[in-house]
Amino acid sequence: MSSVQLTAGICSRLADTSELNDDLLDSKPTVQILSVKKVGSASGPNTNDRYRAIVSDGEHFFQAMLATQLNKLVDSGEITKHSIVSIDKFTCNKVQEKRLLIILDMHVIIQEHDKIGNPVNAGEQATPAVQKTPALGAPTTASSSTIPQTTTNPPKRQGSTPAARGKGTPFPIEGLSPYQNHWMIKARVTNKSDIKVWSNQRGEGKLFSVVLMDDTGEIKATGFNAAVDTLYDKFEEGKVYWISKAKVQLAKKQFSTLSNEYELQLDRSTEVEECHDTTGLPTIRYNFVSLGSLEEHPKDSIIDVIGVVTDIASPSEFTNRLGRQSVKREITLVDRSGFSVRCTLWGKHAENFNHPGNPIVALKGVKVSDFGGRSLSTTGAVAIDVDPDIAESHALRGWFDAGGNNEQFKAQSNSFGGGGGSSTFSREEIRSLNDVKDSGLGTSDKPEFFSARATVMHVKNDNIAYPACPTQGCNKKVFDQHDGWRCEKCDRSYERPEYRYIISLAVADYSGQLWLQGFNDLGLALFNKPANDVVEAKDRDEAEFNKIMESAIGVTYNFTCRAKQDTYNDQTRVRYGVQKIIPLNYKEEANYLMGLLSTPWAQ
DNA sequence: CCCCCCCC
Repeated sequence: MSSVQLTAGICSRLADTSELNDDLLDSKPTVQILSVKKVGSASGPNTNDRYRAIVSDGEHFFQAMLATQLNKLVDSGEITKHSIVSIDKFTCNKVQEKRLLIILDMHVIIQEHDKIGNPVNAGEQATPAVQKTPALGAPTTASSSTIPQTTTNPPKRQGSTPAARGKGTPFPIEGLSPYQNHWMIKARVTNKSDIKVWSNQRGEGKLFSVVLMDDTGEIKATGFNAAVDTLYDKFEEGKVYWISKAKVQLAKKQFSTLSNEYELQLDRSTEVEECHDTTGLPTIRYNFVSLGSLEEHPKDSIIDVIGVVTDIASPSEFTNRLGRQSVKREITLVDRSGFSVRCTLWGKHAENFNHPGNPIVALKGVKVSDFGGRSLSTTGAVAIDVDPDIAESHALRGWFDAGGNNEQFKAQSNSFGGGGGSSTFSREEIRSLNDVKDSGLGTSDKPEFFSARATVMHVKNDNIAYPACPTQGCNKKVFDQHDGWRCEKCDRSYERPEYRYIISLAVADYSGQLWLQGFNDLGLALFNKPANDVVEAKDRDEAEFNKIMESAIGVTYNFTCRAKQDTYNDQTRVRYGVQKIIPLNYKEEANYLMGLLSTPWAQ
């Protein structure tokens, strides 16, 4: 059928209990997948699945776990039963003198193939199985009827401190489970929380947590009270440590977004020692998602993104509904998909994000929000890396500096918030204005969105701006009280207001005309100056004001609009709001038309 | 044992 050659004897070699050597680890064996199966877990729907596989060299088979970043190969159907694969990177987890293969990277050589040979279990061949039943009902990562579920053989003791024993092979994080008591991991801290103090009816205390990562996986470690005193200062974000003697327990999923069924509890006896030899430890392992594909990721899912920062807002303080003070800061990211997205940073990440220019930022573990279409929000366990030294980062830098910075980005997050899913401009879905009216768009309960290309015909000039609260983000109308302008929301007065646009404009395309409503962003796009300037001109010089108004007329834009029915004075009508106004980029438009000419129906 | 990640 084909000339593929499985790596002879590899399963026996893996099952052998002698030390792993570099030759073996670098060998990139070719094997056949005999089966691949999701390992169930006890916790709810937010569970992070993991796959167990049986691999074969044609003569023997062997148990393997796939690192979670390989899940997509299985989910997409790329890897299936009997696929022939190359294992590009792996490690082994020694369990009671038997090994469990942990596949860190692999690729498909032949997706569909007949079963090769009649392999027998390499593990059984190598040593007699020592079966030990796990506690009833206890979920385990690597548990199955065929993998012996055992306690780990303790690493050979060469000394009493982790550093002295550090020369041995570290235990892989992926293999940690409550059944393993004697292990020592070598891990990088990718996130360290602030110290949190709590007080509730059951008592009070303090805690902190770190996220630990090696090249097999990541795990959260939490320390309470006394452990905060002994360990908090010891951990530093980005550094690598030998860690042992922490308790492995079931992860409390409500406090964690990591893909690990377990977490560590740090206590008095936990040993932590910084490790300066960081060989083999990746900085952070990412699974980047394109900003253009955010719509495909449901609200509240956790993803990794990388992008160029095009805007960094000032940090702002706010009080949440529980009365707790917090700091947030919004940054805007763009990537080569041509999309932009807004990301909210919280707490110390918000305070510390001071990077001038257009840095590249890699975010591991951000939460997808549906605010304003799609936006992002950091979680407690996020890892933020500015200008990381990784391939994706350099590629983005090159693209951005070579002209990407001049692109017009499609916004995943519109400026007005509350939008539905389709608030991004789509050239393919431009509707004619008459069609929008005739089709009754927006006459249902919920708002409907559409894209349009239209020319400004008229801007109502009688009430173009209102005096607003100058506090960033307030925007509330303020009232002249002679000794100042009062904001009810902020409960204070200001010397002068900040005018903000409130716009009503008529636009037309080939089919007809439509009245659109919009606010400050729309006015800024139309007049290229803040509302204060326009109000000032109107008071000072009517002719200049008229000139400003006229300057907006006759210009064509791409729009994203929101059609929504409302009732005012007993009259129900559909109002059309401008979600986004995009100046035409003629090069882009021409390229699009050129593309159309090469489609089959244009031929 | 013990934490609740927020806003527009």
